[in-house]
Amino acid sequence: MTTIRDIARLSGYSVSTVSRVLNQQNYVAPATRAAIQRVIRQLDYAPNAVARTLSSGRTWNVGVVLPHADHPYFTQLLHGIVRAAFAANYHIVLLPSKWEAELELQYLEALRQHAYDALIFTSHGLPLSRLAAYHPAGRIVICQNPGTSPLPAAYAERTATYVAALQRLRAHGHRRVGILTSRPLAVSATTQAMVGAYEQVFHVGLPPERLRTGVITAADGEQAARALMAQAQPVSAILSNGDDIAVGARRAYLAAGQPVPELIGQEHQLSGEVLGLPTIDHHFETVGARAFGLAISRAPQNVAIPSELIVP
Amino acid sequence: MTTIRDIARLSGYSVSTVSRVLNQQNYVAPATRAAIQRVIRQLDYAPNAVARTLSSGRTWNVGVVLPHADHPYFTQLLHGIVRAAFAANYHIVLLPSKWEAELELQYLEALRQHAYDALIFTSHGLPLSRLAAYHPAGRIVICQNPGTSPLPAAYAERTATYVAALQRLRAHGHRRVGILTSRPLAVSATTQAMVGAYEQVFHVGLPPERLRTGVITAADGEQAARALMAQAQPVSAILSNGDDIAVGARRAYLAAGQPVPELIGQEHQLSGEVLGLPTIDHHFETVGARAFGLAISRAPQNVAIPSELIVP
DNA sequence: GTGAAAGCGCTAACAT
DNA sequence: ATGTTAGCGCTTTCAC
Repeated sequence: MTTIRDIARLSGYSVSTVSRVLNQQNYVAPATRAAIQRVIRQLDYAPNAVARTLSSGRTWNVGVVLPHADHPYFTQLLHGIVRAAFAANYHIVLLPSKWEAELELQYLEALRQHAYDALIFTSHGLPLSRLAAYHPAGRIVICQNPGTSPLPAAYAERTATYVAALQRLRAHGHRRVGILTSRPLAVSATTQAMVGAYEQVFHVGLPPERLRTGVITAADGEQAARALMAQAQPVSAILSNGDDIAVGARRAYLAAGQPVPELIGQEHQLSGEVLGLPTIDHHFETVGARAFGLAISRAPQNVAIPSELIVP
Repeated sequence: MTTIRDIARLSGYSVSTVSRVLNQQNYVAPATRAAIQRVIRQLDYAPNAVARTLSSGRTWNVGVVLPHADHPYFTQLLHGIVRAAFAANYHIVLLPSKWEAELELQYLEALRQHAYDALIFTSHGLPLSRLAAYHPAGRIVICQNPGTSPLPAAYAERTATYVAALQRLRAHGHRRVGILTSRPLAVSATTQAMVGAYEQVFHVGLPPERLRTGVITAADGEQAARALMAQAQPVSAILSNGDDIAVGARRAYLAAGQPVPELIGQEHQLSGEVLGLPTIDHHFETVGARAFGLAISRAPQNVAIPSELIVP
């Protein structure tokens, strides 16, 4: 392995002059620069990136914690983050978490160890207070309403749109609405927003059996739909956490020869568009880009991006 | 910032003993270990990851070069890569390229600078020979048939399946088939495989106007379909590089009140399943996982994963 | 078991 | 304009 010292020795100049050449700095005579660059080319030398990072103290890396990548929430968010990171000359490191506390802690430790300049949690299993405890160690951005937590956050403002979606269903005469969501009420702000909106619109609590959680893929949607069909009080409409999932649910009803409930999807996916489903677009790309912006800024700021109900 | 030396000083032991404690090594008296760990906790000390990397020489990072992320080829490949990387305790760094030579070179330089242990090109604009020139500097894996290039490669073996798909169309009586693809014939091995399969099945070259390139999104598919409709010899079937794209094309025909050509999609997407479209599944997740395996192994090996024609 | 010291390869302050 | 040198924070021989 050839180092900066080799270049110095062979060119007859000092390491600092070589370093200046490497970093395009001034105060190097053109002839010197040329001579050094010749040696660099001769030895096929490349400065070690890790050593540079150690000396300079900045990694230009931002870690993005992702529970999984099977949902447009995460993929769109990630795209937004990557786009913004690219523009700012940062690199994105993917950190799969499956919502496991142990993994999340591992990533937080890595932040403490300066493996990343910042961490973005697209979602998290640990309570916000646990995350916030690591905030002094490095910048941590979350992608949901931070509530009273001091963490910087960029997130979709969903409640108003959920209310609008459910009001639409109510206006169409529906009284028994099912809700499909990916994570349990207790841990998910999104689920809480949906259920909260339900209560706001229908003035009663959502019966627990009409909330189907753990629904992530279209196949999950089918299964959830079968569970809803099997109930004594079948639903006449479904608010689903994804167009793909709504399409899965639809398939289950069709397969069972049952009338398909009125569906409202989310994420503005092609599958829903094909069927003319109303959907909710949360503009996650924008949310991601803003989250990245927060990750490399200093101000403890919050950014809420309003969601949008799209009716074909 | 507290360093290993602080811990050494405050605990009364040397840095090397502290280092041994940090790295869970033997030959440390239990009492010593306990004492040191107490100080570590007291000072809230976290060893610097970059310094460790510099000392040890391995980054545990693998860079993944992605032209964009709007196509299932890339997202599925990436998922497979991430899954395998996670299992092997590596991290994935996202490197957006847009097929730009300058960016690709920048990433290759970063490899030379030991910013990554290896680089995976999910696709590339530079000629393979340019990539191969960097191979001595670090492991480079490509995701297409390497031909005579010495680079390790994991890729989908597509030709046989394209032949099968086109034979199906031919058997259905189609003689004028359009092909939608994302990149020009000259630069894309995939496009070449599709066109080559066409020649193999129809025993004539594909008329250039029936090859529509630059088609990436469903909207592109619509536009390409309109171009095909406008031609003197309209096509009666389309082989599309994606179910979503096929769906876009279908929409254009419907909007124009034209009969929809027989469609074959790719990527096994939900949008196609909804419409009962035949599709080609290239098993890109598997390809990605295998590509990662090659990235951290030593043997210069090639892995071809056969594609699969799926008819509902 | 523990410690001293020499790296790892670079940057940057300071000197000339 | 160029050189000397002290870090950056850790790991890893090699002594003892």
